[in-house]
Amino acid sequence: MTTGRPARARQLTFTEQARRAQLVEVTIQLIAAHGYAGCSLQRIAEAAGITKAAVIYHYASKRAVIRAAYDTVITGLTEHVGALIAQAATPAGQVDAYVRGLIGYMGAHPDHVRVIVEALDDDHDTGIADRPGSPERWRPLADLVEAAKAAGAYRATLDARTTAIVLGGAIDAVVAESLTDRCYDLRAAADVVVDMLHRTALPPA
Amino acid sequence: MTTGRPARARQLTFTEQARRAQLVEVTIQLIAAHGYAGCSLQRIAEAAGITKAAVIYHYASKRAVIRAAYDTVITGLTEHVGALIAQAATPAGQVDAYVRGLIGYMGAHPDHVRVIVEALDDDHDTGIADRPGSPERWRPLADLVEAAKAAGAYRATLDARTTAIVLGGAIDAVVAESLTDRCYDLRAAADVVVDMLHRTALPPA
DNA sequence: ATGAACACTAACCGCATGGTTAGTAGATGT
DNA sequence: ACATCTACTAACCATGCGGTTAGTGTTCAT
Repeated sequence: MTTGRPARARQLTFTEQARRAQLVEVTIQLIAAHGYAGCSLQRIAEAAGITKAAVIYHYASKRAVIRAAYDTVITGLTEHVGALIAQAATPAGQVDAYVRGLIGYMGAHPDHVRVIVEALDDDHDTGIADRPGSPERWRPLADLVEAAKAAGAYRATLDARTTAIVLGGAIDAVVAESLTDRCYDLRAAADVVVDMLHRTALPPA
Repeated sequence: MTTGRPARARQLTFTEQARRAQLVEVTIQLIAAHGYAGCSLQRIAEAAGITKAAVIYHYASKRAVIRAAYDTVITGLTEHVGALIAQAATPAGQVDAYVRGLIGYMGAHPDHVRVIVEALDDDHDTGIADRPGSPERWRPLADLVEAAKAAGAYRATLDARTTAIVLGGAIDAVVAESLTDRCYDLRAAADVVVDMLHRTALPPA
């Protein structure tokens, strides 16, 4: 609960930037390997080749380090998915892009997966708190689904919220599977999920 | 590492049975409320109104307590789902029963949900290990899907494994949602999931 | 040459953890 | 009556935790 170095603004040294980036990196690796629970200050420090005190010199607390790692991951994810959605021409295409974007990103950055999924319920002592996680993480997708419905691309009887929740769960599940079985074909799985979406959402023809 | 009381067989005292049942009960509550991480020996003890040493008198280790709690939950779940599946007439009906059974049980026993889902990745230090969890939890459902395919109830192009994984993820997601929003209509969600299954799995007509 | 800022280390603090040990009150069997 | 077993408690132990403190070597502007 003390300094933590540049409490406000103050542009960072080159060294500081490098260290922070390194700490974020090793923290992501650590969480990927041992989960949030197994990610102690000690371990972060020795993974970076410095002491605990040095870590706390750069970040005010362990929570701050983890927070930084989490933010890095989330930023990467949202940018990737956002870009894909922006490219989509139709509302229904945006939903597809969301699904493929999420699965694609997770497949490409397996280390980031655990950081995200474990943040959804572990929190409490890691203190992420502001996360878009738990309560309404289905919101963005549900909005996309709603838009596609409004555009007449989906049948009117479709429940946007539950569809979004189910889709989200399906995405998590295939990604998790690819984590335990590196041979699992994520691209094919994404096709299956999108196909399922089309079969259930599109109007009878 | 030491005794832990009746290491082998030895029928249990009435008192012992009652205590063990109580310990399992409070442990489930504790995990539901604070997760595996927040479930210390101390907390278990004081929730049961005894000392740490008394807990260890009944169970060899904290791991053993958690293990017992986990086993209790899993047993309840499998029995419930198993009974429903046994009642189903057709292979496709068994798949529906599995889906509705899981969602129904989780909805009826919200305290048990966290015990199960958090066991899937938290493990490591709780030492559940033998759990049917991570690697192939989709197996049973995939077998059911495969059987329905073989019976001609599902289209031949359906990928049983990915279908099972996606279905499992969808189930987890709607159950998780009902945990954060107690007003969420789980029965309706189960209908949506089953409907989605039918639309994607059944042959064109 | 001097003083300040930077980037760190070694040692320490208090606390919570899982688990052990010695002892004990009460029931039960002989 | 005495011994045994049951079901516990109070006190303790080592370990690992997040975090603090005092000090140190290096760099750099003046």
